Amino acid sequence: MTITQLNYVLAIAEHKNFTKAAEKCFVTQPTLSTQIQKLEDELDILIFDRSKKPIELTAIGQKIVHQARNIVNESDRIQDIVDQQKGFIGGEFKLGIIPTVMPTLLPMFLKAFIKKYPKVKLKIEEHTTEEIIHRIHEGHLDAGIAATPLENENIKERVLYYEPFVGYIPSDHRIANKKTLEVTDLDIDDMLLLEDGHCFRDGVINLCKAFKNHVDDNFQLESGSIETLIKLSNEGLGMTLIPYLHTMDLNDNLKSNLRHFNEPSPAREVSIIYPKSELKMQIIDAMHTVISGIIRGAIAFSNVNIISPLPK
Amino acid sequence: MTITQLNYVLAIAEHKNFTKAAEKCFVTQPTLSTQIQKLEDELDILIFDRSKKPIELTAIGQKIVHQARNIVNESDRIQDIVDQQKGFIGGEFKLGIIPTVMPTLLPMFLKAFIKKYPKVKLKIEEHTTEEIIHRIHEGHLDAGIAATPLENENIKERVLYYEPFVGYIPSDHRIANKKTLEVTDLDIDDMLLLEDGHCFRDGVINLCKAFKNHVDDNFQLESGSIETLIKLSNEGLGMTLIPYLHTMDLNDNLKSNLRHFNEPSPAREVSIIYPKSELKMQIIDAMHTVISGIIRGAIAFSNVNIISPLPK
DNA sequence: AACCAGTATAGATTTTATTAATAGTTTTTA
DNA sequence: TAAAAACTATTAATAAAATCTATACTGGTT
Repeated sequence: MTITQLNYVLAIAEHKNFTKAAEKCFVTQPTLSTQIQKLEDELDILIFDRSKKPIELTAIGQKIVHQARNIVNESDRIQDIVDQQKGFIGGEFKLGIIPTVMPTLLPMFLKAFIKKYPKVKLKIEEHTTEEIIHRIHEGHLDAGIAATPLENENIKERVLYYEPFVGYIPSDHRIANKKTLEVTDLDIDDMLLLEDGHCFRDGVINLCKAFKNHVDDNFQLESGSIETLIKLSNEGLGMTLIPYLHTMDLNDNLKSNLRHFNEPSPAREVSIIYPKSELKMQIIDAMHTVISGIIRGAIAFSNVNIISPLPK
Repeated sequence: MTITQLNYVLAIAEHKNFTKAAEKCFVTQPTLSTQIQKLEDELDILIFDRSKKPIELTAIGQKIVHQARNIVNESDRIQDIVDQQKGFIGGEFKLGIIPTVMPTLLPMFLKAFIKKYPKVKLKIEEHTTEEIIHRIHEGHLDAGIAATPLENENIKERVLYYEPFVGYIPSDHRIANKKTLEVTDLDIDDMLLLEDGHCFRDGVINLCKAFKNHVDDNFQLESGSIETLIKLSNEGLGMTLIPYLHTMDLNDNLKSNLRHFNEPSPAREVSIIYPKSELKMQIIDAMHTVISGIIRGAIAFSNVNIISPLPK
């Protein structure tokens, strides 16, 4: 049994296809066929059920894949230990970011980060919080940026910043004449929300629930991006809430519809999250430093009320 | 980096000598030299400081050895997973046993066990409960036999038997004329105990505390083995308590000094303990069956009062 | 029946691991 | 302090393995 063979097993388990897995591993398909056969012979079991199309894992194959992932992850950590010792900050780093953070945070820190750490090959993917956690677990992501706290025992969190919610209230709305908002001004029933799966949606629902015992689940409308929310709001479909960093990109017309909350403003906690194994910890440290340094100039609220991003 | 190379690293780290490590690995010394050099080149670090005699680990070498041990342990588990799936009962099995159980239990079950499961290579080590838990955690032991309940969230327990405490009271002792004992007859201040670290000591202390609010910590004497306790007791230094199985080995002279408790007799719970991962579960099952079958013939008490083995 | 999307197999080639023999060091012994 | 002993490193040959190209096979589709 070799680490290489285990990597092949993982690639095939992921792609359910020898040919595609071979490409990902930068070898030919016969190499995978023979190496998997060797491993199966050595253990005297079948890992894959080739009679199914696409290929499936056998019962024991699933257990072996799980253990193989452990072994491969632990092996990767050797290089990490060496990098840490040398103070080297580089190598591939796969980061997942939630959709409501991506468009505002990424342009702010990306340039500074790759300039400061040119040897890090950043691969950034947009995913929901749930997907990020899952991919961190599977070893497909090294870290993620998401709203916290997550209360997940296998994930560590390091707070990057607190981002207040800002109300967007079109001029014909019932509370358009208020200069500042109270949480109690909110009514979930005339509020536009992101579609299911976005934690920002769950955060807003939690906020409304905090002072209203019952909240119906029949919201007026749901959208996939905050830009759309604003447009829909302008069409008179209700008010909405926007994370603070998004408000900075609005043109002056739209900005006049913004209403800040009185302190303590409701806010979300945005953190870099990573597996307990603390793999690539130097890069995570570096990213934390760069991002929180940049944000410190952009967000200056001292007194916030953190809203949980978890549903229910 | 290969698993083989990591095994070589571990062997050299253990023996501090390439030549001896090579023998243990069943290869020649140049094989180790070249493979270690390859690994060191690949990582671009030195694992061993060859200028010292005997050879020493570098600072980073120590970290790498630690991680290598993880990887090798995790790799070995692949075979365990396969064995488990096949219901195969065999392979190496490392069992820790506490000192107060070792001399009585081991002779009773060892012969029967190796006869029934000849393919299991048993390696038995004597350790305190604390050491057993630690070694199970580190992967150095597959299971242990200790007094329970341990209330350790990472350890599972399976009760083997309940072993009553029996009083050993020399003829000149103040309660020597009693035919049977009550718990209230005990006085921690004239009782001989095992030295610190033995859970049997903590069990007895708990028993005495159960009906006496305060117990001083200045006991008269402490010893490392139950045989010594009996001899000291005969010298007039106090009474003592002995686990039931130990009483069966005493000669008739000494047996006359034994006093059983009235039911429910205080007793310790002896269990096989193992990690939550449930590795080598087939062997643990087998051992549980053999031991509890054998003990059923030796201990026939129905009504016992279980004493916790935990200190304080 | 021909085709397609896969995986398996064969034989050649390259790479890697291992060995025996021996050189080079450092420490121990006489 | 010279000789011996105890180690590790190096070299060159050999054995073992991983990988490649080319192609055969297999089970579904058209």
